[in-house]
Amino acid sequence: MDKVRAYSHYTTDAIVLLGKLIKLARKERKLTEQDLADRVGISRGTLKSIEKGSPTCKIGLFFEAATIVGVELFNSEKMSVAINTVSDKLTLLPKSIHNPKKDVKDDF
Amino acid sequence: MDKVRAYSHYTTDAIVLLGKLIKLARKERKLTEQDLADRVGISRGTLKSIEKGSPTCKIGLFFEAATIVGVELFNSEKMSVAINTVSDKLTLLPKSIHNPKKDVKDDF
DNA sequence: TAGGTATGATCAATATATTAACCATATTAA
DNA sequence: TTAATATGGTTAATATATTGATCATACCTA
Repeated sequence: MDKVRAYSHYTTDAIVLLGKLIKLARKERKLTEQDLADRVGISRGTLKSIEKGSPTCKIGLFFEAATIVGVELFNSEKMSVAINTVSDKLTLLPKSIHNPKKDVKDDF
Repeated sequence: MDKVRAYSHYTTDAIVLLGKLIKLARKERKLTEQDLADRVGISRGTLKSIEKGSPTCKIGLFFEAATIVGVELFNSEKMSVAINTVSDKLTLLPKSIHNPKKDVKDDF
């Protein structure tokens, strides 16, 4: 009953890259898999999935592992400003989106 | 029963920012929550968790939603090169890390 | 305005990620 | 070399994310 999910090539590559960056940074810091897993607070098996680039792992665990070994996805100094900027932009947009009807049935 | 997990401030902010970027891009493209959820192949509830910045969602779903609305975390053109570069660096490092001491240097 | 939608929220049922415990092999340091 | 340890791979049991359904409210647009 495995639900087969299709990920885009970009998504797959991005996660694989992130996993490899984590693995590389871990080794450069001379941490074993168990060392890093302990610091993140996860099992070694989950860390292996992360470093392998599994798309089914929780994003929080991915990012936490990355953070601990020093891999940054966003500029840490600009982040809180960015959050506010995006929040401001959101308030300027309509709260709900109303699309014109798309699926028009054939006449019968 | 609930395992309380501690996420760093950076991790929390990074995921919240990513969620907001997705929400903003979705609205700019005039897609409803249901529209985007359908395209990603997930429920509306899960998409709401993503846009809210929940660290417990699968990273694959996060990235796929981001990709569909045009939010890029890595430069898509440089990504395959980056994967190879990192892979090459990994082969140059020791395959396993042996820690002589428990005191590991973390300078970050 | 009014009518049709989008959003926000909750909940039980289900799907599945995560864990811990193994084992085998490979690798490093002494 | 040899001993100690890291890595790679399984497995069943458990924890929890995801779903779909439902309801209420807010919102856009004709």
